[in-house]
Amino acid sequence: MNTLFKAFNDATRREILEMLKDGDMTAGDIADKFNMSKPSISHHLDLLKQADLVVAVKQGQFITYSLNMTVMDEVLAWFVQFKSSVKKEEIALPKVEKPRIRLQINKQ
Amino acid sequence: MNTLFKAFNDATRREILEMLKDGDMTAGDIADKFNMSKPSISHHLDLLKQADLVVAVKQGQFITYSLNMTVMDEVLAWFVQFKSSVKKEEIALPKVEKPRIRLQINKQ
DNA sequence: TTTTTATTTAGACATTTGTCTAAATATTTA
DNA sequence: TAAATATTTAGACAAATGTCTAAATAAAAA
Repeated sequence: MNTLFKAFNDATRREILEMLKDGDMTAGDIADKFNMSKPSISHHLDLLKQADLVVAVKQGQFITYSLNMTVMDEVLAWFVQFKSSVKKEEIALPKVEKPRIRLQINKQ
Repeated sequence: MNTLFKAFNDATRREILEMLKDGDMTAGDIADKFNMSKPSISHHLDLLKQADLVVAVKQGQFITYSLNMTVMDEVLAWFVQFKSSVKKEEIALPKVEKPRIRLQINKQ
């Protein structure tokens, strides 16, 4: 989980993931979309790869990156599990004194 | 989203969230569960508060922290939305040549 | 009122992170 | 084989982060 949350903790990396939703891209194509050096993007891709969020496939001199939805599902499961295991607090109702006089309305 | 993912990107903070699932706790009680100074825990609580993941209520000299599930739901929605907007790739079927000779089996 | 208790704020410091340029590697083209 | 192209690796550096101790704040107890 640590590596996963680390991967998500950067706007550039989240943008890369969003881009890959529309289809696979080469490292160069990804880098072209950012105002950032290629080595920097390469580093971000490496972190996404370490987190198993993307898969890299070398095709000749190009490297194509694609989403790995399996791991995305794991993160989702983490949050669902978290939610479901939250214990609902007993609502502490304000203590109200018993009325000494009971109003009683009788049907006619 | 940035502040949220930042909040999740630390094991101590995630542990604090897990602890609060079982019920509200004071800052001191939380700190006692960790092998870490109170100011450090206080800082983590501050980041969780900034991300709106927890709510702090002062009661006398104590401060009680509790989960804010609303924001947790937002993160969950982010992932659900992400998943649902992934375009399924057309599976590139390998190109197979048309057979020059068609095998034909006739029913008797 | 003084002391104790609960918590945060301030500031220092080491580690991690994100970015860059230069160089290395690997593949394709001339 | 030499040059061009795609990408990564190495190493430097500034900024962000997590941790600590000491001091400040605020409420409760003596």
